[in-house]
Amino acid sequence: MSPPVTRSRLSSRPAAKAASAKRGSHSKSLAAPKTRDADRSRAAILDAATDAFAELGLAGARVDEIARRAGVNKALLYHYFGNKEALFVAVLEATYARIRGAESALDLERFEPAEAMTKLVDFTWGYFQEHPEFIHLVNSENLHRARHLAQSERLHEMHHPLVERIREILGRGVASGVFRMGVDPVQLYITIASLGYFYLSNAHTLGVVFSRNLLSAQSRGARRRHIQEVVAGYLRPEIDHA
Amino acid sequence: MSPPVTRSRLSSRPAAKAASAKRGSHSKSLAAPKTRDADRSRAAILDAATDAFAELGLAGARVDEIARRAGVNKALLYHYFGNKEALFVAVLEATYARIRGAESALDLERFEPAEAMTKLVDFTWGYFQEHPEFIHLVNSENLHRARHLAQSERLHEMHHPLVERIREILGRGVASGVFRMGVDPVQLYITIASLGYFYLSNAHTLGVVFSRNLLSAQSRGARRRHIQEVVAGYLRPEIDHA
Amino acid sequence: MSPPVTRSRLSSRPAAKAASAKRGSHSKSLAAPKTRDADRSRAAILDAATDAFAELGLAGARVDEIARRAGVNKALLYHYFGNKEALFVAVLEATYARIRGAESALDLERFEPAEAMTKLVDFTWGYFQEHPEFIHLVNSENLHRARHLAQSERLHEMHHPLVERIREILGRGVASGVFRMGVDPVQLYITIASLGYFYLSNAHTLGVVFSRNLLSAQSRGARRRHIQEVVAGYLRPEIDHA
Amino acid sequence: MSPPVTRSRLSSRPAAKAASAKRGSHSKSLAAPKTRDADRSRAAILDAATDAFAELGLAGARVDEIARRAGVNKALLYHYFGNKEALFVAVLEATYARIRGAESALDLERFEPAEAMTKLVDFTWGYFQEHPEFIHLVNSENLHRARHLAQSERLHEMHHPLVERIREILGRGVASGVFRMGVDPVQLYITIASLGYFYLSNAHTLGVVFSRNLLSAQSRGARRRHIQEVVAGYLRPEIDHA
DNA sequence: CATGAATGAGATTTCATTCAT
DNA sequence: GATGAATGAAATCTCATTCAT
Repeated sequence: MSPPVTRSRLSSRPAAKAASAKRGSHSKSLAAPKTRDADRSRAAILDAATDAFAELGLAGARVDEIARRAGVNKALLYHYFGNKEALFVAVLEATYARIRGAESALDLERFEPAEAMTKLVDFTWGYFQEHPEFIHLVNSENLHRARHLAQSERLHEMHHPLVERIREILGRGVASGVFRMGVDPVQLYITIASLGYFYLSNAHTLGVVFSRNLLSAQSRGARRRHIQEVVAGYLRPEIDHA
Repeated sequence: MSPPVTRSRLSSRPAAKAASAKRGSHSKSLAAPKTRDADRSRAAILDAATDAFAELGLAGARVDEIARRAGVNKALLYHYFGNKEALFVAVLEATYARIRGAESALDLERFEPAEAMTKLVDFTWGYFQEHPEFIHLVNSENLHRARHLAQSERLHEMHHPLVERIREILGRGVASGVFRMGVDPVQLYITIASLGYFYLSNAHTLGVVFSRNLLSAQSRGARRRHIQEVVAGYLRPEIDHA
Repeated sequence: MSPPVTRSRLSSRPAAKAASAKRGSHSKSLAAPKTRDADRSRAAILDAATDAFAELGLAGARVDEIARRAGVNKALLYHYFGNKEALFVAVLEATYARIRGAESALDLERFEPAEAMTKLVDFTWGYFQEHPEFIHLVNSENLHRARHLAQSERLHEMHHPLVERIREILGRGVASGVFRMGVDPVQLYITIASLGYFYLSNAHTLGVVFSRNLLSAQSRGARRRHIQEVVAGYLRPEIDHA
Repeated sequence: MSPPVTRSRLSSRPAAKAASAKRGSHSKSLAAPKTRDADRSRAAILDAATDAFAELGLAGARVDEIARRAGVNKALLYHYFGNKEALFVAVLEATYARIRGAESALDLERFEPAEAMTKLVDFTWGYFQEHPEFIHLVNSENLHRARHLAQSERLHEMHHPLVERIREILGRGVASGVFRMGVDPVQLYITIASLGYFYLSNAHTLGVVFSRNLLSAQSRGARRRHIQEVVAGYLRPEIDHA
């Protein structure tokens, strides 16, 4: 397993440009050649911006560099997105949409409560590992007190199903006696996220502080097991002293 | 209880001016406007820089503004610290020194294992709440992959005692049968930190995402209890199936 | 004849604006105020920089002033040249290219050895007089130990023909008995340059030291004759004592 | 023979500080301890300034660095010399005084004309080699059009004897038939200076331009011989066509 | 749709000089 | 005579953004 963080390429999203073979003198579809180019440019910009903002934050990223990486002119970037902050908002929305989409695909309802929970924990940890850009972008946005996220209206609806899904699993687990009672699903989700997110997000400082390489394959494996144990340990019902 | 994060004043560190009682009794004017006291100026700059970097990050903070807030000339800032990045390093060092100093003062050795652990969890949660600048600065530094922290040599030694203290508590707890065996102290500390740090650090985005005010006094109280439960739940020994 | 050194305008290079006839015949407005012509802007910057560096040296010249004189924004200057030093390198290269270009145009091969030498000496003296910016720039660069010139790769090839031309003249002169034998062409060129360059370069201090105006038309005429005599006197073959 | 130009130490003037053996707890002479310290500080500043201005020019040298090298406080430098330009003037005066002093010590009157001339040429070449700071400072001053030198009143009188000495040698040489007639002593002195000064002053650019190391011991020896030949060749009387 | 040219405002940093003791 | 602290002004350089085509 290779380390998930690489300098030159932070994200593992589907590359926007790879698909277009330098577009020959004629576009493939005669129906909508203009639109396809426009979409492609937009996507390329968004992609480059995601990388740049993740790497350097909102203040640190350079519009010049984003345009260069996207292979388009700066003016076009402004044409499509208005300004740097609006571009950042677009990047955030797309980023959240991706994680929630992947989560939905888990179909947790099909599994027993304990297994469903294990799967959720693994997915979350795995996603954070494979998507360092998610962590970096969310950190950046927190530095700005979620000022940009607050502008998005699609977000609430995006997250409602997640909470409901967890609530449902917890309910089934309590009913079958494998989970303790009274667990708040939001609280639990935050905890699940915490245990992986903080570790990865702060791996660099923690690594220096504790003189350990926290990103080696071995360290990450140990962390995965630890997280599963913490969640499972917490969810165990209290011992019955009858 | 008021929310701990305010825009104009992020930190609650001891004010720099107070610290300077070193000038002997023969200090001429009691209300000297132009300072001419190197220590005081240095401290004022460090203080202002801590606020600014915490609020806006390394890239976002402005040297001009830091000097203004410190009440000194920009040139003096450069005279003392060399450049913006070196100032950031100085801020980080001082910030870590403060939290580790406060931690040492807990004297956890005096308490029973369970109580010591509760105290450590409470301290950590409490410190993060009262010191949003710590969280923001560490986040910023992680954005830079701990590049600046790596330059500091005093850090390792600063953190060694922390790990040893936790290891000792765990050992006593296992011996007296109240803790499970085989817990890695570093892993556990990261978990304790995670549960509070992530919640506070990401309170803004999480608040938008889950449409909840996570920083209300009530929410924070609930989180405190949840964290204690998670840690305690995890540390509980396995049920004896005899 | 007016003194060749004037404060406001050191160079007599072909003005940048004149050079831009490249924009096709369909150039809309004849007196476009905002240029939008990259070549013209580049040339204007180079031109202004040549003046400024010649007048004040690398350290003394001001980027602000160069941009102002070129009629462009500072940012554009940085866009084209990167930084002040790189601009200085570009100025040096262009400056050497001009003198070597003018020299080539002499076609010394067409003349008898003695006449060719007289022409070369006159050209050199004349060029130094008419191009005080050459002297000033080269002096500046020597102050920097040719650090910038060493970065240029085009220089060697630029100077090879010069040496070969002198060697050829010397050869012919020895063959026809008008020049002494064993003269090193590089050594001779340095001497020819010395006699004029030093006089003009140091005219100000020498003028003060010897209480003479060395830049009057009369003084300059006298120096020209002196230089011709020195070179001719040196090249005379040894007296044959047969 | 060691190379005359070294980066760390440009001048070979008597070091100001070497003489003072760290000045023990008691100054040597009880009579004027204060004065001696003052002189020492002044000399140290002048010395450091000479190095700095020679290395970097007036604009390039830093007052901070001069004070540091002199081992004194910046304020003291200002106390003694007023400002940077005045310090530069003081450096120039001292520099010219040194070369004229050394020249006077030659006692050229004692020698036959041809030998006296050879000695003068050798001295000039030798002095320039051993005192690169002289060349650099004079170049800097020429960049400023002798603005500072013009402020010094002691200069004219300093140089009058030099011209008279050369005139006297020339006169004797013409009388004894070894020199040509009608040579202007000022013109000749400038030529003698040119041939060495330009070579050394421009050694860096010429070295790059001609791809030769002009500062090797061998190159410098060749130049010395060439200069003697040029001067001697020029001074030879015209061939008698009787 | 797309671009290269150009810019204004403001960022960090430098440096000669003065102040207070 | 000497110093460390402090500064104002100005330098180089950056960067988000707009213009003209």
